[in-house]
Order: sequence, then structure tokens, then C-alpha cells
Amino acid sequence: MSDGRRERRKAARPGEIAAAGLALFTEKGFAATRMQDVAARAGIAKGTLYLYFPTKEELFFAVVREALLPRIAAVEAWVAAQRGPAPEVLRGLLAQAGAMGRGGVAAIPRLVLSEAGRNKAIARFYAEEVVARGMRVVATILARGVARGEFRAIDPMAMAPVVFAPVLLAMQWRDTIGRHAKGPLDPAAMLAAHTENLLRGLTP
Amino acid sequence: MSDGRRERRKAARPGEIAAAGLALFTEKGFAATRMQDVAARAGIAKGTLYLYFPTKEELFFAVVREALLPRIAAVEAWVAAQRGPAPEVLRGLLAQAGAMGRGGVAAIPRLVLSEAGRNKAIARFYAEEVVARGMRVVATILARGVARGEFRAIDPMAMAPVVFAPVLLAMQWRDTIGRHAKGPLDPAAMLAAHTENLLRGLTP
Amino acid sequence: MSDGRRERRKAARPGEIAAAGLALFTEKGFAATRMQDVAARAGIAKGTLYLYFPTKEELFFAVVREALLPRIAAVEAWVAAQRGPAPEVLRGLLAQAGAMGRGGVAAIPRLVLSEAGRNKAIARFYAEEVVARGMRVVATILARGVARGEFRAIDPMAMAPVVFAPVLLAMQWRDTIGRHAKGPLDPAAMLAAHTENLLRGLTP
Amino acid sequence: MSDGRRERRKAARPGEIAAAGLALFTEKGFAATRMQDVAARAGIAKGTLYLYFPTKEELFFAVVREALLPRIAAVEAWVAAQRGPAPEVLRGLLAQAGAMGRGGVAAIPRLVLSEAGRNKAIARFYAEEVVARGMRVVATILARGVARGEFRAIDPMAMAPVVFAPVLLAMQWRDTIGRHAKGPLDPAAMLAAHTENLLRGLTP
DNA sequence: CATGAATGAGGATTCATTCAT
DNA sequence: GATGAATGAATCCTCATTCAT
Repeated sequence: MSDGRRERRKAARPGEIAAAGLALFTEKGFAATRMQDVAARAGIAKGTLYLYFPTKEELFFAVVREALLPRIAAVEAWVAAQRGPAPEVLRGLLAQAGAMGRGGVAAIPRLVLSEAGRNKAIARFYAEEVVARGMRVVATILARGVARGEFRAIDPMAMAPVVFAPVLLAMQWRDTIGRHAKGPLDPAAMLAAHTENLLRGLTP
Repeated sequence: MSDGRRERRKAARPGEIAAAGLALFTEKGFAATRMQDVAARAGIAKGTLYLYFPTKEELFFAVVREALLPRIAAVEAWVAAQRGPAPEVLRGLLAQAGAMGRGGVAAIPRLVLSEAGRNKAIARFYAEEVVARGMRVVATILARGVARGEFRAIDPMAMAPVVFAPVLLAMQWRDTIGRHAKGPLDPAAMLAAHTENLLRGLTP
Repeated sequence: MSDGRRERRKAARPGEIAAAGLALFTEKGFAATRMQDVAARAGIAKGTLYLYFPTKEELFFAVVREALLPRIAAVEAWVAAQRGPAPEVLRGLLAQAGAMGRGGVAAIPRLVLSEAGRNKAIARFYAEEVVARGMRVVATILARGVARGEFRAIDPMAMAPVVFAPVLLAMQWRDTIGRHAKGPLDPAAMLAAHTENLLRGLTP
Repeated sequence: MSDGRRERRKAARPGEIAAAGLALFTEKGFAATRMQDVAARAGIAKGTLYLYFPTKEELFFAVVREALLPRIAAVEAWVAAQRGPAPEVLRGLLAQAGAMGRGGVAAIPRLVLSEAGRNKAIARFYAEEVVARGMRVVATILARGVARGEFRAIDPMAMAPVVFAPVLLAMQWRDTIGRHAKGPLDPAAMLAAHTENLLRGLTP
């Protein structure tokens, strides 16, 4: 009990640091983010960072994990709870996804793609824990729709990434190029067109 | 006449340097690419690089320009030459895109997305010279299809990015995560599913 | 009585810590030894170390003291107990010295020489408590031999370091260079040659 | 010719840097010497150091090489030129050695012994290029003395290190402990006693 | 024009030491 | 007393950029 304050602090630290890391990696990218700044943002000293994460790479890993796993779990739960027609579930999922990612999570796919070419560990983790699970959620909806005769016969695991590719592109555009150029691409219009055309295409 | 060789040499330099830059940016990313190595790969001295490109950023800019503009022009020309049914043209375009990008160009969207958040110039250039033109090409096909009654009534500029989003995702996957994890996503199957569903969805 | 265990514990601590320090300084050198590791090896927490030794330098000091003083006292006692001919005593001493130092003490002269140039305190301590006493022991034997007519007339304090210089070199070689290079120097042969030649040279 | 000044400069640099390194390693030891300071002492910028020596360890290696090889070669030449009686040559060599090492070279054995336990490369190099050659020089004199009947029959390679062990000890004492404590050990008296006793012992 | 030697700001990481609990 | 979380000074090394030749 005497160490209560410190203990509580220590338990909370990794999460606080990961949050600071997410904010900075998102804003500046992996290479341009200084450990010093992550520490400052987390309200701790430079050296303290290394009590929790031995290298910058490990921190990045943790950031990805902390930011995505809870979201994925939430989506999985939401989908598992749905009982309505598959097309409606799919539509709901796409609507959610479009709104999501505001908090910085949207930057993660971009960061991961930048690093994954050289970092096998992050590539593996992302493939298995994020992409595979994400695809499975979507595939579940698709398979259910096929089973119920709401969708034509398709391979759910081949179609799954087609479902979210436009969502990813819209998010990346919004957070990068779209910030500087009003440009030709309207994320909202794009997602509406995608949802509409996807469901038409899936109609038996 | 005695300067002919040197003149030609000098004129070719920027292109050679940009090619070297493309190769290295592709392989290692922007931050991890050293100017020294670009020079070595281009067969010139480090200092010489700076006679052609004042900063690393300018070099990156040139790399993007040199790598993409010819490809886009080629695609524009190809599309302009097509006279067949719009669905067939679209199918042909997607097949080409899937095959394309082998040579390193595929890395460029990734590099640009990584930098664009902080670099307004690159964001603007990419939005206008690459994305806008690319979308216009696709929109042209879509509009023609609508006009000929081969596609249902859609907004071509909203649908255009939906057409190539899965192509982009497939290329990024193949070059990054896919290199380390055989994982859940099969780029070829994904593109096939996409093409099929897109055209079904567009059917009047 | 209830504090008996703790008392004993506390009294034993400095020795246990010094032993841990000796092992690590020996293995890694002064600079490369981390206080953290000394604490771990001594079975205590990092902070506890500082209750016994205020700085790393003080710890080093204690390590030298604890490791050498008992040995020197033992040698002094052994020599004082000898009654035989001086050449035999000297031979016995050299044999002992060659065998000694296995346990880590051999590293101390090396450590001290590395630090002594910058640390007057350690230099003084070592000169007075270790070298002077060591030389006195040897000089005692030499003087006795001279008095008994077993050695020619020599200055015992000038000859004393000549007696153990080859012993020191042999030990240093064995523990450093000799570990990586079978090399040209054979410590055992060297010590045998030294003993033989020393005694021949001392013959009246 | 136009790059003459620079070329000459570049050729001289490694030697200048090694000299600066020798001075600082000698004064502060390996770990306590900062690359920054070596650069400053050599009159160049920190980064320039790394154009010539990729790591601190490589610099140390070079320092050892540059400082010792010329001396050894000089001693080899001197010995090869001697034609007089072996005892006189040996006496001359010991006198030289006692005077030598003033310039900082004397610190090298100490530095090497400190590092060699953990650095196989430096151990190997020192064993082969320094110790083996040094022993061979001494052994040559000894063997010649035996052949000419000036020395008793001995194993030259076993006796060689006995010849210079007291020289090494005297130099180390003078440069480290002796600087702070007038202490019990008088290097000059020691070397005189050594020379005398060594030659007596070698008498047939 | 071309070169490549030189620069020095910048950043990741380590570790002796302190101090609240 | 004992602990170990926290600190931040210290140091190696990298690399974009400059400029004398």
C-alpha cells in the first residue's frame, strides 16, 4: 500500500507513452520522431522512456498494438452482435469505418507500410493481428450474406480487402494530401459511391 | 563538337540521378536513403549531385515527377486510343495496372503519403499532376460508358478512385507486408474479385 | 535477538558487495562494469549499493582493499614462519605466486594501473598498502639470505621488484592476451626460467 | 597538382590523428577518451575523424600500430647491427629500453592489457606483431651468447620475457603510481639490479 | 564543371546517482 | 533500512550540405 502511488503510476506509464508515441509518429512519421519528444509529450524524462521500451522500434511496435487491437476487438464484437440482413451490416460497417480513424489510428497503416518493407517483425504482426483479423470480420459478413442468399456466390476472403481498400484510401487522402490540396478526390463522395457499387455488385 | 559528348552527358544527368534516387527511395524509404548512395549509384560524386538538385527534398520531388509523368501520359494515350466498349477498356486498364509498378513506381504512392503530411509542395504536385490526371483518365472511361448506356448513371469523379483503390492496396501489400508474411491477402485474387464486382455494380 | 540475523546480514554486506565488484571489474574492467550488475550479483537492489559505497570509485577502492590485504597478510605470515635456507623460501614464494591469482586477484594490478594515473588516492593506497608490503616481504627473504651468506651482497629493496616482475607479467599475459592468442609467451616456462636465473644470479 | 595541398593533407591525417589518439589514450585511458577530444587535439572536426577511422576501436588499433611498429623495427635494426659480446649487447638493450617509452609508448602495454581481455583482434595483433617480434629480438641476442659460450645453455624463448618484464614494470610504475607516490619502488635502482643479476645468472 | 574532404548539428542510447515510498 | 523508478548528462556515430581545389 505504501507504494500505491508509484505502482499505479508505473502500470499506467506504458499506455501513456504509447499514446504520446502515436501522436508524434502520426504527425511526423517514424524517422522524424525524436525519442526526446515522445518523452516530453508523455511528461517523463528521456531516460525513463527506456525503462519501458528498449528501442525506438519496440516503442513503435507497442504503439501499433495499443492503438489497433482494441479497435479491432470492438469491431469484431459489433459485427458478432448484428442479426440483421448482411447488406445492412456491411453498410453499417463502412459507415463506421469512414467515421473512425479520426483519433490518429488512421495514420497507422501508413506508418506500417513505410516500415514493413524493412521490418519483418512489424510486417508479421500487422499481417496476422490486424489485417487477418480485419479481413475475417468482413469475410464473416460476406459469408453470412451468401448463406442467406443476400449476396451472390463469392470468395469472402478475396472480396474482403476490396471492401475496405477504398476506406483506407479515403482516410490516407484526408490525412495527408487532402490537408494541403482540396484536390480532385472527395473522400465522402468516394465512400458513398463505393458502398453503393459494392452492394450492387454483390446482389445475386 | 568536342563538347557534344559532355553536353549530352550533362543533359542526361538529371534523369540518371532521378533513376538512382527512385531505386534507393523505393528500397530504403526517404529518410534511410543517403545522398552519398544516390550519387554512387548514379556514377557521380557526392558534390555533383548538388549541382543538379539543391536538397534531398528537391531530388525526391524530381524522382516522383520523372517516374510517374511518363507512365501517366502513356496511360492517357492508351485510353484515348481505345474505341471498344467501356467495360472492356476498364478491364484492360485494371489488368495493366496490376502488372505495372513492378519496376519501383509502385513505391511512390507510399513514399508520397509518408511525406505529404509535412510537405505541401509535394502534396500539391501529386494531387494535381498525378491523382487528378489519373482520376480523369478513369473518369473518361466511366463517362463514356455511361454515355453509351454500358454503365448505369454515376458520378465519374466519385467512382474513379474506387476503381483504383484496390489496385493501390494490392501493390502496397505485395511490396511491403507481403514480402515477409504470406499472410491472408492474395493480391491477384483480390484484383480479380474487384474487377468482377466493379463491373457488375456498374451494369445499368 | 530478533535483529541478530539482520545485524549479521548488515555486517556481511560490504564484503559481499566487494566480492561481486571484484568478479565484475575483473571480467569487464572498471568502466564497463555497471553498478546495476554489481548490485544484482550481490543480491541487493541498486539503491542499496549506495548505502554502503557512495560512488563507483569508492567501491573500486574497497574491492582492491578486500581482495589484496588478506592475501598479503597470509604471505607475510607464511614467510615469517619459514626457517629454512633463503633460496628455498624464495623458490617457494615464487611457486605460490604463480599458482595464486587464479581467483580474480590477478586482475587487480591491471585495474589499478589503469586507474592510478588519474586517481591519486588509489595510487597512494596501492603503493603503501600493497606494493610496499609486498616488497618488504620479498626484501626480508633476500636480506636474510645475504645475512646467512646464501646470497651475494645486494640491495634487497632494489632487487625485490625484480623478483616479482616476471610473476606479474605471466599473470597478466595468461588473463588477457593469452586467452585469445596461444602466442609466443609460455607463462610456465617463463617462470621456471626466471626462478632458475634469479637464484643463480644471487649466488655469492 | 591542383589538389596538391589537400592530397598532402589527407595523407598526413591518419598519422596526426593517431598521434592525438596516443596522447589522449595515454593520459585518460581508452574508455575515458572522447572522440571529440581526439578530433580537437588533431585540429579537425568530430566528423572528420570518422573519414579516417570508422570506430573508436579502429582508432585505438591504429594508435597501437603507429606507435609501436617503428620502434620495434628500430630495435631490430640496432640489434642486427651489433657485433660485440652478447652480454654487452643485452646490457645496451636494457639501457635503451629504460630510457625509451618517454614519449607515450610506455602507456601502450597498459592500454592493451586493459582491452585485450575483451578484444580478440587487439590481443592477436599485439601478440604477433609486438610481443613475438620483441621476444625474437631478445632471443636472438641470448642465442648468440649461448653459441659463443658467453651464456650458459638456456631456452632463449623462455628467458626472453624474463629479460623485459622488469623493464615493463619499471615503466608502468613510473607513469602511474610513481606519479603520485614516491613510494618504495625506484625504477632506476630496480633496472640496475635486474641487469646485474640477469647477466650473473646467465654466466656459464 | 566536377570532386570529395571537411563540417557540425542532431539523435539514439547508456548508466551513475538520487529520492520518494 | 531497503527499494527501484526516475533522471539527465554524457558519448558515439551519421549524414546533409558546403566549398577549396
